[in-house]
Amino acid sequence: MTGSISSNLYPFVARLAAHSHLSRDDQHALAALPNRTSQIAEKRDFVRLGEPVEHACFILEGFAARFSQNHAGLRQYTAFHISGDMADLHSVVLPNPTSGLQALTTTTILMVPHAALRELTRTRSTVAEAFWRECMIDAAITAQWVVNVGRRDARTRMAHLLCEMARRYGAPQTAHCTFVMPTTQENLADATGLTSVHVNRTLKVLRDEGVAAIRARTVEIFDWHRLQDIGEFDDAYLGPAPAAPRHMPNSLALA
Amino acid sequence: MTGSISSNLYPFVARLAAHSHLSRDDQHALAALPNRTSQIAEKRDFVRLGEPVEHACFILEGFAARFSQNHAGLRQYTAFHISGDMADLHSVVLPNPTSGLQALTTTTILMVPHAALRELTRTRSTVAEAFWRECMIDAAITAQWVVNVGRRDARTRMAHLLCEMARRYGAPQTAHCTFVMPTTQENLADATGLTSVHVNRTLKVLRDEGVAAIRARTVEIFDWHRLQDIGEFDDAYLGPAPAAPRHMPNSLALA
DNA sequence: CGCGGTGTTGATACATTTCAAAATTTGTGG
DNA sequence: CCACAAATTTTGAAATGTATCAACACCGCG
Repeated sequence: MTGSISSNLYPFVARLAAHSHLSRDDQHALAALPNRTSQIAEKRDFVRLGEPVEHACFILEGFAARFSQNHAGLRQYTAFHISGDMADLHSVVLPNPTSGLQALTTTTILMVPHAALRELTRTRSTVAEAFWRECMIDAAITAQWVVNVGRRDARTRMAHLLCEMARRYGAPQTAHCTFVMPTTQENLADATGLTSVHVNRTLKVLRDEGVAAIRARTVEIFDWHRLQDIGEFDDAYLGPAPAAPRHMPNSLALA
Repeated sequence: MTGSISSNLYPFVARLAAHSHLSRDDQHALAALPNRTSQIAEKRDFVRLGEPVEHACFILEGFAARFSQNHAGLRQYTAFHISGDMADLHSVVLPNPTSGLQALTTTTILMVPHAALRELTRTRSTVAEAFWRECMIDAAITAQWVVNVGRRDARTRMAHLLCEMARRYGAPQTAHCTFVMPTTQENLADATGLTSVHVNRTLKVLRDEGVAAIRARTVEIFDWHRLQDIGEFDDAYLGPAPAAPRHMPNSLALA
């Protein structure tokens, strides 16, 4: 691909460009951001409460969860983050974490210095706006999680979560689809505010109904329409679906 | 007050300045933002799903709630908003609402055109950053609501909510304190994911324990320390407490 | 004075939790 | 490639927190 740029930042530039208009110039400035990658072992927290950070963590590969916990030590996840998510972008404006970030599988993160990000936002208002917008989409998802946990029963909750993750993973929204999601039932419990035992029973119901099943870290949706129905799922809050999620868009290629 | 400026925007400039460093120049630019006020009647929705907006709504006076609803029509609030909150600031970057905004009492809002706000963020990166930061504090609160609804029992949930609102209202964090919060028990139910009947019983428990009571739209906290304890409340996520919440800070006075 | 919205209380039903044990899968070192 | 240990999933029975349904009390307000 003659003239195209290559950078660790690429998936994140693509993500931003999917939601905000960015000039080629903006995109190159983003792709040129200093960064280093880091491997996080399964189950390790890589952002901790009370430990201010000076770089933002993006998820290059793997699966992470944002979490808080109650006094009894029970965790409640407030977000799942997958490849391409700028999980920690908001730390640019709030460097003091109010929730932690944990790798649920071995995860490769990209660490980008706040200083460089802030320099970009200072000089490029369009980039600043794109960052802000990206964070607000995350916030919209969090708000949906409140609804999910607050006003839906276990079956509906699970269905909604599966729908959300299917959409975010870019799984084809066809009647039948499949995607890899490396969560344990305990992780799903911490995301839905249920116990892992009840997650198990709930999954069994969905499986027995022939709607969806999880086997070997793979979600298989047998009947997308019905799952969507059960989960009361409307994907509007997720923003526009990525057109070609895993490939380099033309806008980044230098003609 | 010779030389000081006066503007409907004032409380919001103060709020922003409490969390972000803004030059006097920035503050004046903010205060000069075009705006018009509007009275919203009790129970009216003033931001509705599927109706794109081109101005942001700030709460000048009154009480509002952000909400979504499940398929059965049950509402779940995802935020309460009080005087001084820029309830809708994020609409600048996401003009298509994914949740609604409802006035719970007669509420006076300030409507500020997106165009003007965007013009400010284009020319003043410090203001853009302040807006972004403000939105992220709201998002941190939403994340806490997920934890509240997901991993705490009714009594703990109510206690946490009362603590949060006390702090946000700027009620003195002394053993005994009082603040006006015009919510019905049904509103509290929609915020905590409980039924109004159970909210009633839960409040009775807190009352009988001598911890807190609500009478005539006034929250009375008898034992702040114990309420904080019960609610597992740590106010870090709310950002720095406003120093002198309801008065004009020196930084806005023109020497 | 009566009426609608709100708060209160009781009885019962039910979804989810808790506790416990067994089955299964996954990972690891020999 | 097997054997074993650890983690995860599965299932059952009993306990419990919250919802549901229903009636009544209260209060502000026209």
